[in-house]
Order: sequence, then C-alpha cells, then structure tokens
Amino acid sequence: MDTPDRSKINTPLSQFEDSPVFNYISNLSPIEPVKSVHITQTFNSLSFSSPPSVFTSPHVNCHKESRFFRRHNLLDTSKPKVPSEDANNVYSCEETPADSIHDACRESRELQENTDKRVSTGDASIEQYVAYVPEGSEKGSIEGEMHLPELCQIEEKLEGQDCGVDGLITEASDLLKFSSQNVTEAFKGLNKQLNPSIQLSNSMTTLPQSAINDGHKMHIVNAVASGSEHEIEDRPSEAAAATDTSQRQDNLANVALMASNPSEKMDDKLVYVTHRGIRRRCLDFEMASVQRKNSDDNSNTNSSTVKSDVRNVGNEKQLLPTKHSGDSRRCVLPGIGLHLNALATFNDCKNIKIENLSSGRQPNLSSSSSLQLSASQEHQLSLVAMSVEGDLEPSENEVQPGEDCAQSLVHVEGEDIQQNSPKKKRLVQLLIISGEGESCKRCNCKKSKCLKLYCECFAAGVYCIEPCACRDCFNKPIHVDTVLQTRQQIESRNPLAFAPKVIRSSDSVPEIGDDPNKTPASARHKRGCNCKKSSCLKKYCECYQGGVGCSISCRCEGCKNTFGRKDGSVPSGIGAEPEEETEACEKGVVENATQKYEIQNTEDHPDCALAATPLQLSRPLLPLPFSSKGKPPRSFVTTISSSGLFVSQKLGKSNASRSQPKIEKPLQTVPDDDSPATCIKTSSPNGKRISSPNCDVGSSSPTRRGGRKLILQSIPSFPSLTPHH
DNA sequence: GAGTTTGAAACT
DNA sequence: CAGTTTCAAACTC
Repeated sequence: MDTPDRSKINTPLSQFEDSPVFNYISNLSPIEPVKSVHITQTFNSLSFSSPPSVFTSPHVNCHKESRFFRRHNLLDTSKPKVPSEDANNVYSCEETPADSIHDACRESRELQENTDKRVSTGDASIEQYVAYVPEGSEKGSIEGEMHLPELCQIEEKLEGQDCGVDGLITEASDLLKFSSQNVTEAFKGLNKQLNPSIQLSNSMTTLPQSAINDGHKMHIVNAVASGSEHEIEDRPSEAAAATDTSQRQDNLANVALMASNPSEKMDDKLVYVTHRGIRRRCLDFEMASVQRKNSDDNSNTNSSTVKSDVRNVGNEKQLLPTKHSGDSRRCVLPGIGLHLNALATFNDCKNIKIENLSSGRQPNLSSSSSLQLSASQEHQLSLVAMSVEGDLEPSENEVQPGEDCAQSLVHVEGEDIQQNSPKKKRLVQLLIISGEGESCKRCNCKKSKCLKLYCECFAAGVYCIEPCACRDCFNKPIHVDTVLQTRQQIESRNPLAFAPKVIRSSDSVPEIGDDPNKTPASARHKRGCNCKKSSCLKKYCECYQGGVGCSISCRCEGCKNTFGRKDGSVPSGIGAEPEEETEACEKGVVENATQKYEIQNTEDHPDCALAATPLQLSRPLLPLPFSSKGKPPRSFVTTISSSGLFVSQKLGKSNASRSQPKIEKPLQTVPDDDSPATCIKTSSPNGKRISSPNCDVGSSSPTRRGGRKLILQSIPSFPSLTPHH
C-alpha cells in the first residue's frame, strides 16, 4: 500500500513538485517538501537497506519473490511436519530400482514391493513403515532408518492416536530407535515376554530355518532368512550388514507388536514378516513352499478355534508367499495400506480366512478371490458374515484370505506351484500383471501430494501404491498421520467429502432377475454434477462416471446423461430424488452406456487390492475403490442401506447394479449367484472394480463361495474394528 | 506420449 | 455464496 506512494515520491519527486497538485498540497502545508523527501529516503533506506540499488524498481518484485519463497517455505515446513519427507525419500528410494541390484533381483523386489504395499495386515502402515527402513538401508540411505523413528515419534505427537495401529507404530518406532545393541537387549526382553513362536522369530533372525519347528516360527524364519539372503545377494557386504540391522529392527518391531497383542497380532506380524521376506526377494516363494511343508507338519497343531484360524490365516499367507505377492495386493489389500484396513485387517484376515474355510475352500479362484476382491469392504462384510455364519470348513488349499484373483489363479495352479518355485514365479508374475499391473495403476498426481481430493487414491480412501505415477506422494502408509490429518481437515470442511459420491439406496437395488436395463439411475450422485460441455456423456461427469443418472441436484447444462437425465427424461425417476432413496429407478432403463461400462469393467477391472486409508474405515462407509484400468474411480457408487451398511460398488457398470445389489443390500450378500457379478465387486464407474480381478476369473469359474449368503447386519461393528477410535 | 479439454476441488 | 484458480483425470491427436 505504501509502496506506491513511496515510489511516487521517490522517483518523480521532482515531477511531483512541479505538478499542480503538488503545488496545491504544498500550499496547504508548507512543510511538505522536506518531509516528503525525508520520508522517501526513509522508505528507500528500509527497502533497500540490504540490497543495493538493484531493487529500485522491484518493490513489487521483491514482494513477489518473497511470496514465492514464502510459499515454498510453507510447503517445506508443512512437509517437515510430515516426517514423511525423509521417509518419503527413503520410500522413493525404495521404489526406484536405482540400485545396482541385479535385474532379476530388482524385478523380484518390485513385485515384492507391490505386494508389500498391499499387504493387508492390520499393521499395514506399520509394516510398510518398517519395511521401508530396511529398504532405505539397502540403498545406503541410512538416514532413512534414522528418520523413521523420528517420524514415528512425530506421528505420535501429532496424532496421539490410540489406535492400535498407532500404538504399533509407536512401538515399532521405539524399537527402531534402539541401536543395534539396544535392539538386541530389547529384543531379549521381548523374547521373554513373547510366546515361543515369537521368540523363535527372534532367534531366527540369525538362525537358519532348520531350527524352527513351529509353522509360524517357520514363517518368520523364512521371511527373515529370505530377506537377509536377498539383501546379501543383491548388495555388497556393506549393504548386507546394514540390512541385517534393519531387518532385526523390523523383526523387533514385529516382535514388539506381537508382544503387545500376541494373539491377534501374531498373524499379522507373521504376515508382515513374510511380506518383508517376500519383498526382499521374489525367491521367497520357494521358501514358502518349504515353509508350507513345514507348516503342514505343524499345521495340525492349529486348533479349530477362531484363533487357530487366524493363525492359519497368517500361516497361509505366509505359507503361500506367492499368493501374497500376488495377493498382497488383494488380500493384503485390505491390509495393505489402509489404516482402516489395518484395523479391519486383522479381523479381515481372520474373516477372510474364515470365509475361505467356510466356503470350503474352493478350488477355484473365484471363491476366495471374490471375497478378497471386494477388499476392505468385503472384509468387513465378511467379518460380519463370518460371525453370522458358522460353518467353516477347513480349507485344504489353504487359500489365503487375502488372495486376489491372481492369487486364486495361483491356487488354481495348486500346490504344485507352491512347491515349484519357477511356476510360482510365473504365477506371481501373471498375477501381478493381470491383477495389479493393470488395475493398480492409479493416480498421477503431481502437485497435490495425493493429499487432496484431486487424487483419486486419496479420495477413494486408499493409499497410493507403486502403480501410481504420483510425485511427492504423501498418501502412503508412512505418512499415516499426514493422511489422517488431511482427511480430517477435508472432512471438517466437508463432512461428506469422502463419502461415496454416488449413493444407491439398498432398496433400490435391482434384483438380479430384474431387467438388466434397469439403470443405476436409482443411484444418484449426491451432490450432482456441474457439467457444461460434456453433456454428461463423458467421464468428466461424475454422474456418468458413476453410472448414474443426473438428478435435480445436478447443475449440468445440456444434460444427456444416458443413465438418466436431469430433466427426468429417463424413466428411472432420476429427477425425483436427490437422495437416492427411492428407487423408482430400478425400473430405469439400463442404457447402452451402462452395458459398455459393464463390459469395460469386466475387462479392466482387475482390481487391486487397495489399501484403504484409515479414514475410510472410520467412516461408516467403506467404499472400495476399484480401479478400472487400475485406477480407482473417483466416484464409486456406494449403496447405503437404511440399516447403515454399505457396500460400495461401482455402479458405473451395470454389473455393479445387478450383481452387487445383492451385496449392496445392507444385509445380505449372495455371492453366489450368478453372474459375474457374483463376486463381490465394487465397481467404479470407470470400470474400475474394487473387487478383485478374481471376480472375473471367479465369474468364469463356477464356484463361488459356498453360495452362502452373507448377511450383514448393521454396521455398528465398524467402529469396533477400527483401531483408531 | 504430449497436449488439450473438462469439471471437480480448492481457494479467495 | 460466487468467482477464480488449481488440479488431475479424461480425452484427443
């Protein structure tokens, strides 16, 4: 404000003096000239004080620059808050196959990474967090290790969350803090407290597999061993040493976690360990086979109790690394990145497993896959269902809960694969390719750090994973705190920000037998679109993308939404309700577009296991984002039943509408039915399915889960599941 | 793969 | 609340 005056005063002083106005002013106040000059100088001196004349012109520039810097600073500062930066670096390092590691190793690692990211353990975040450390160390970014604890601490401070996850993180961080020596000591202490298996794990870090008897133990050992081996192989001696330490730390962390909650966490931890091992090397599969054998020997030990199941699950996962790798996406999915998942994860794993068991382990992929595919939501659902249903059958195949379609494939291949490393590898690759590869590609954020709704992943409540092409991504388990905070912030602004954009009333759910044409119109985009040029005929339109008709709430112009126009041209009754409750729509006509969608979905959809972010879990709704093309659709349709349950689906594609309705119905899911939809899928409008690719596969495969219907009851359960709150 | 278009999200 | 800017997906070439 002052600046202009000054400038005026400065340069043109003489001019002013000459000007009539100045004269006039001068007349008014005789003192002026001097003062004016004086002032001018003062300002000049101030402004220029440090900088030379160079800045003469540039007040403005200065400001701009200052602004510029400020912005940067802000950003920087913000980053720092998120311990993440360092972590990020580490993380990124991880992701970047920069190292001199052999190509093979690199590939395997990549695969592993993918898998790891998707690991479903409840501790997913922790897992990854921990996992990163080693990676960083591998890459020689010791700093990464160093910072991790700090990050954890920061997280603690920031969140102070009680969530089990957080707690775990904290513990992990603490563990990490320990110097190797301290670690050792701490470890010893832990061992005393830990159950035998854990202790074994501890010893395992250094011991060969042979020493282990217990299946669980075996897993741990394998994981550790594999990891260490891998590192050793890949890296020079130095790296090996570092890795060793990091691994130990990880192990400790795991142990600590386990210690904190032995029964529940054991599995997860085990899984975690396994994952790590896998991550470190693809070769683990072989190990897995070995483990599996061992496990088989020990498997008998497992009791029929739920706990036993859980363990089994863990074991299975571990046992079938392949699946994990493949799975990691899926099964792990749930656990993968999600905080929510994490919460649910434990349960999920259990549930899933149970389901598998209940289903009687279908030889076919579909069954397991379908469940898993549904991912976090499904997990939850499954949990409920599990509770409801009692019949569990032991799964011979040991299908892992988390497995995806890909996994299912693995299964299909059968045990041979397990035993056969090469086959396993192939399968894994296939899985990855088919499953994640495609589906997993997700966001491509460059400036939002994946912490805004611009980011599809973030918006979908899932962590970004490797397939994402995002930059400076903070939407990773490592940055849980940041993610949570951001989400809260956004939600504070708009409580429904993360709610499914398209809602479908459960009632509206069309019945399977119904006309396929029935449009998802019954579903409605909550806020309505605002399309001006796309005529609501392109994916730019959220309504269209979600496979729903436009409604009154839409402010679109020239609406031609094939799913239903704003004007209500579509019978579905679109216009009628902004809210989605009614479903006249069901009657709606399914449009060609819908069909297209379906087709696309089917094709694309390979879903990935998404790591749900914690918030999602917290939310009542758990939309499972599916990626069509690997990307989770921004909007996915979620059905909310009056009861409060929801299963998100992608309405987009008709499948969702049809098949899913079952699922959607708050209370029941009938997986088995028919159609491809059978798999519990969540489809995104984009055709991205939440459900695992298996669904597709599954669809092909006749078998489904036992045909049982899952009855979901009101979801009060969610809260409990959520570790956070 | 690069560039454009589009509309939601975010900001003011 | 409206207008503008930013952003990333969707789309086009």
